[in-house]
Amino acid sequence: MRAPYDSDIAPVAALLADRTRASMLTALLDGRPLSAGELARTAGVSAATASSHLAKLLDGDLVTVVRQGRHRYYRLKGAEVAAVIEAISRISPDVEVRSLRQSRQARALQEARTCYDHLAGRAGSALFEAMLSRDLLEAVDTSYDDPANSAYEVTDKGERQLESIGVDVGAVRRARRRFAGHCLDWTERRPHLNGALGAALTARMIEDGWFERGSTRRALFVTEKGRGRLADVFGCVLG
Amino acid sequence: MRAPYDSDIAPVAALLADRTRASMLTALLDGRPLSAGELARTAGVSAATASSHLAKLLDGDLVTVVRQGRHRYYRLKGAEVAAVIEAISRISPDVEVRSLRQSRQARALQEARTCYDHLAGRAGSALFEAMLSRDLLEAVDTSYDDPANSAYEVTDKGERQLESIGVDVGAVRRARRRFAGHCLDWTERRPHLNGALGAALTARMIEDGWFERGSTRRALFVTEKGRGRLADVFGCVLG
DNA sequence: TCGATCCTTCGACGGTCGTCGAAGCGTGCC
DNA sequence: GGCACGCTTCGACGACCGTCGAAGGATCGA
Repeated sequence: MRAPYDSDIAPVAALLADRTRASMLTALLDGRPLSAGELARTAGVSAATASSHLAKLLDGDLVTVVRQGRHRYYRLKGAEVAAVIEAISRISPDVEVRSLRQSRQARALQEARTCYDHLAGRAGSALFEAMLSRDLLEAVDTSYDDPANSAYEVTDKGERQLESIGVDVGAVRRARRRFAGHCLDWTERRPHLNGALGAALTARMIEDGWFERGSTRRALFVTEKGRGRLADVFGCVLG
Repeated sequence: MRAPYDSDIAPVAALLADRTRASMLTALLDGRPLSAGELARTAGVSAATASSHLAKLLDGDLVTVVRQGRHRYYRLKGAEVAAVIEAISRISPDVEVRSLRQSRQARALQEARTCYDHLAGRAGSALFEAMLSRDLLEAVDTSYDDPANSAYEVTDKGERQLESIGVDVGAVRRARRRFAGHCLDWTERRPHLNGALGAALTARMIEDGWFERGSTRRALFVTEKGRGRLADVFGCVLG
């Protein structure tokens, strides 16, 4: 075991000590890989500046990168990095809120949001766990550490349940896309469902009024109907 | 509840981003209040420099200070601050070790060390907990949040046990000094026994060969005998 | 009252770092 | 092949920050 005596925390802290880098890192907290350009826009700096910062974060082992065509997608390096950000958040003053709306939206983003085209946030994690524990879904590939390779199948019971709310599982299966896997959300520290199934289920729930879209891109609000249906159909009770 | 989205971690991180300040903070991790001068020597800077850093740490709410005569004693502000330091330590590279000896000593300091004149470190916490759970010691004042006001009494059973290993509890009681309280160690996140009783017990254990003093001031090593006696007498088993 | 000790404030120096525009490199699209 | 796009590198500017010595304030002991 290693004690704090053994390590020099200053270099890592220095990486977090800049507003631009800090906002990039917090943007990565929900596990979604973001491109250098997206991170630059999020932080409000030029591409050149962003690139310099990302090089430092890479060098300091706080993020990883994968190249995909012209894009470079960055992610937090691991749960320990997320833990640091969260620990510091706990003793940091609230950010300047320009409007009450902004803080309400931040809170809403925690509750439910989209991750690309599927449900994330607390609701996403809760639903995913409920589906697993009720045997509506089962893991096929158990390489849990690499979300990119995760794979799930719908059980017979799950298929009946999904069809009952209007999800055409057969059609989802025929989609030219990964059927079902999971994303890991660093803030929730819990996974949520993605892939064609995650997208179809999410689309259906929004269509049926379980969730409503907020004013910012990824925000979702659980409706009263949604709260009830989630509990009834999936045994998923939101805090 | 507050999400990381809401706070700006950069200012706090900036406070940790300097080697001098970082070493001051880690020096405070074991809960012992240290004076500005001691912190300056620990960090290897002038008094002027240390003063400037401590002002910043105070302003950033990472430490608190109490004046005592000409001295100013600093402490970490709370467990959340300690948690941040430890979280960053976990992803920080080991400090340059000039010798193997140095790293062995750091490890040893974790296991057992003195805090002023009484036992601290893992052994100190474990012994304290064992004494409480075996009803050798009981809390008198339960204001757990303020260690300075904590107070304990020895039970009859405890007194017999202590006398059996050669601690003169009567003499300890007559000492012009607080009888027994606890210190909070941020690294252990657990308290250990201090006061006249803590000092007398520690002195007796060292005298009787349960512990041996290391080469640096506060280092203690548990001997084989000590390991056995701690288990036999106090039911205290060290990991 | 005087000197010693502990600590802070002040001022100045030097180094580090964040920022951007311009230019260069690689990739994908038509 | 040529253009558009995403990203990185380079160079330069400016600001911030850690450092110390010297001087000043506060406290204690004699």
